[in-house]
Amino acid sequence: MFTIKDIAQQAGVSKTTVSRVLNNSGYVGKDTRERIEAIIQNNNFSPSATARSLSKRETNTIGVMVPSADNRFFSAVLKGITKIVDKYNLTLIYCNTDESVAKEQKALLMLREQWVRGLILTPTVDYSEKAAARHFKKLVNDLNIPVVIMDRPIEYVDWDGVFFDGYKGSYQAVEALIKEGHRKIANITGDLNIRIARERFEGYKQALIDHGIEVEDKYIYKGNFTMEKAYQLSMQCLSMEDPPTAVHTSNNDTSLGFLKAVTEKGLKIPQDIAFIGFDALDTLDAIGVRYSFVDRDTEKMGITAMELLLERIAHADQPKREVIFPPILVLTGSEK
Amino acid sequence: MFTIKDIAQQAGVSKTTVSRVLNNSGYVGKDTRERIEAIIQNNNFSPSATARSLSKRETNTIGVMVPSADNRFFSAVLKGITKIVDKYNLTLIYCNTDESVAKEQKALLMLREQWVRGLILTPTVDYSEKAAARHFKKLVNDLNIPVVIMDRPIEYVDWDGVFFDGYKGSYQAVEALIKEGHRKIANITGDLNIRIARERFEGYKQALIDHGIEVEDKYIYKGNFTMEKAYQLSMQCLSMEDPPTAVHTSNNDTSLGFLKAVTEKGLKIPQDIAFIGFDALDTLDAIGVRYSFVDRDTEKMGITAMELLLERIAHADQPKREVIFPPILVLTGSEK
DNA sequence: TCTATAGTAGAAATCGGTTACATATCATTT
DNA sequence: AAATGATATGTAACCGATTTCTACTATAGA
Repeated sequence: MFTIKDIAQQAGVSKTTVSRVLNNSGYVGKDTRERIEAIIQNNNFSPSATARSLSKRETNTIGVMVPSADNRFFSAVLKGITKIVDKYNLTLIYCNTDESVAKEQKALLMLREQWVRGLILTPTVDYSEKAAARHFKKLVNDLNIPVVIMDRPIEYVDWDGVFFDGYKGSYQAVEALIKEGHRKIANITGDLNIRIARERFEGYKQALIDHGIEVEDKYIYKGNFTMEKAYQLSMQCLSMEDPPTAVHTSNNDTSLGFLKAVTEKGLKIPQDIAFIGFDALDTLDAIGVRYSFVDRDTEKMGITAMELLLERIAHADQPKREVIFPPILVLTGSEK
Repeated sequence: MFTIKDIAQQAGVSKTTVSRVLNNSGYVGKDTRERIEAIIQNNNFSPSATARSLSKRETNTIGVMVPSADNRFFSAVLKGITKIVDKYNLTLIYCNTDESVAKEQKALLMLREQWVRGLILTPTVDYSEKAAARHFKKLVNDLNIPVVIMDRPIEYVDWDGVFFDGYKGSYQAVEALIKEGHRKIANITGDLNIRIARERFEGYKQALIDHGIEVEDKYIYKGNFTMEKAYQLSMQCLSMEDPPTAVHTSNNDTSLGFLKAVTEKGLKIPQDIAFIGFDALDTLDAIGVRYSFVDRDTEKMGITAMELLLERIAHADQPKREVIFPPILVLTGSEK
């Protein structure tokens, strides 16, 4: 391995001087600098980040933990994150927890050993169970580094966070349906043990209540954010007596499940049933399928998370901050 | 920072012994081990990967460079990669080059400083330009570590690679159209300066030739893999005199562009025009849109790349290997 | 002429681990 | 009783950088 020691020898100077050239710090004579730079060039020298980190007791590495590598939401968030990482010449360590608590714990230990300077993470579940929550919080706090939570809030922690206002999203979606004259509006929910699912569900209910419409159990289909479950529930929903005239779903997968059921039933949107989904499904737009939905600026969420993180790294003592992204209701006609 | 030195002091032993406990190596007395383990527990000790790497002159880190963070293909590949990374307790450094040569170069330098043990990369372009190609190869070779190329081949290098047989994919797609009786078959290509685009285009032509059908320029639409361009070309294609009765596209975005044009023209697939695309478009399936296409096992491609990389790390001297994934023709009726 | 200071450079400690080598004890074998 | 090998532990060098001192020279200002 070619090190600054070798450079120093070849140039007839000390390691200190080479270090000064490398970091553009302190005084170095013009000719000395040039001599050293030439040697660096010729030998294709690249300083060791490992050695530097040890010496400085600090890395330039940021960790990111997502619960699902191939989910479009997190891909977009990741893209935003890489933009800022790139801008500040940081290194990004990527972990996919695959919605598994065990993998999440393993990843946290790894990130700790790696001395990451900060971490953006989306918890695998929302830890409604107390013991699990305590353990998770301890693990994260043990990292002793700035943390930004993404998308899935955790209660009673003082980490910064970037979230989405799902309550308002669903509220607005349902309100839009009501404005179109619908009163029998069904909701395919996510797992109501999870806070973001509850919030969206609350938005649905409150919109009905605020417009004087009774919240009826028969129009509430409690799912789990998966397409399969949403499909099953949607099939039931579309077959019931006194069916709804409009449906609202809770994320991209539930939207897909619903669309699948609609297709299978041979129904048309919005002629047979009105629909406002949740999350973008980009292919649909291209092929001219009307699909109204609650959108969010995912890439921006990633950018914001990184910005919060960097600011927190710079100012450890500033008060906790949460950025809550507003919903963007995209109406394309499926809500009529 | 709590280090093995502190542990050694508290336990009244040397750092060496602590290191032995940490690594489960050499002999350590039972009571000594327990004493040390207790101290580790109590103080929540976590060894520094940085220090270890420096001392061993080797990290457990793998680099991955993708040209587009939010492309579904690379998301799926990434998922496969994380599976193996996870299995072997490695650390993954993620770089998004965003199809930019400059970012790619920057990323390579960074990965070098980080001492990554191996690298999976998809080049930003295929470097048909000689000088750029030479520079890129030099940069990668300077890393002096195992490299696996993903999806976009580069000529005259001895890095391992994982590719997709796009020639056969397009060949089979066009052949399927011919079998349905089509003889006027158009092709929306990618950028023919890029090898994978050329290969697919060759597959299209050869299938026609092998079935005694003339390759006609008027049915060849040279695009650039983007949806926008494919859309424009498709609009032209659908408006021409003596239009084709079937179309084949070259990747996910060209497929989308074509579908958009079809929708805009108010045409129906396959009644008005037959179609076999390239790459999966998952939403379509859910909503019951018939979309036949050339598929590939993307996640498996990521897994294979990691496996090749690990084997290469273990056996630096083994001969160069390329794994070429076969196409999977998915026919759902749009080709009729 | 003397002193302050800017410019240039090196010696040596340090970061937190690993590792080659040395040493000591003890049980077993011959 | 001596030799051997397994077990247990320590010493000190080392990895490749950074950083704190220290020291020397040249020049400017008093």
